[in-house]
Amino acid sequence: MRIAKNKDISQLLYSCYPEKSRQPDSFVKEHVLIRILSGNMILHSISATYNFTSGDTVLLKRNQLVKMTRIPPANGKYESVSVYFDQGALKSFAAENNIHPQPIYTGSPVVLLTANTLYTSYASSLAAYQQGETNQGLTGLKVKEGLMLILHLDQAATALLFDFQEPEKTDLEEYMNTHFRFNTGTERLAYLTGRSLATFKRDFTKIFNTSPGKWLQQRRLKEAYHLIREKRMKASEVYLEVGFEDLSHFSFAFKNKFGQPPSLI
DNA sequence: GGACGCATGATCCGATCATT
DNA sequence: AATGATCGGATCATGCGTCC
Repeated sequence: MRIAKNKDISQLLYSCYPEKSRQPDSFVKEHVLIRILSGNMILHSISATYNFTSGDTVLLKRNQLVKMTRIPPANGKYESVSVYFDQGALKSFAAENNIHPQPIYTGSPVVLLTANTLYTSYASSLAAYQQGETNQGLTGLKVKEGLMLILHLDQAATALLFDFQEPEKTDLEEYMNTHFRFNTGTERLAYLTGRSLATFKRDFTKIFNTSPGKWLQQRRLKEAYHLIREKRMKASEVYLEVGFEDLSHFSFAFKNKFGQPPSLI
């Protein structure tokens, strides 16, 4: 059960998962600071897999695809608080504090912030918000406070936070081959590779000689076949891994392509 | 847990037109 | 010529239920 205690496009979010939860692939739309209060979070990003634990404070760069698994502690719940730094808030913060827009950020899109009691008390002040009413002014202040803290304790993150560039036209072949495991729509893929939907499709056909949807399914099934055949994984372990969301559909598609259900490979 | 079938809403495809 | 927007029909993914 996900509990979001904010209206509209919340900037602050309290999350609580009583059971192990493998979220369908999520798209990090805005930079987000996540503080884990209890439990563990396994995060698969394009560059690495992380296992964050209670007390970790993490900064995720926007415009990346990730897979998240939240694991509650024994006899407990997974809990975390998140602060979203949207572009508008960042731009006005930059203007107020005389921070110049940064060049294109090339560092890691996942940053573990330093362990510091200031983050700890900040996080507990956020957690308190799950109880009460939210208020636009207070929320705004909390967002600014978070930014101030990061600038104070993790200066290097400035380059990540204040890079306002939109995705550039990237190498489509490389991008697809590294991102096909993330289940996300073509429109988003187009955006992330710096293209309109129409140009994305055209470029795609030029490179892969097939349509995005067909290619993605074939590529995912191929990967699934590999994992099942070589690593002896089960269908239930594989389908989310390779970008399917539904086991029954995965089995169907698999059998359709290979003639045999996953269990018989 | 795993496989399969089915209904239905979501998404994709490819053609076409508009814009630069 | 390259790019972007839009559309209806086609296809697909998903969420169920059922069975083993």
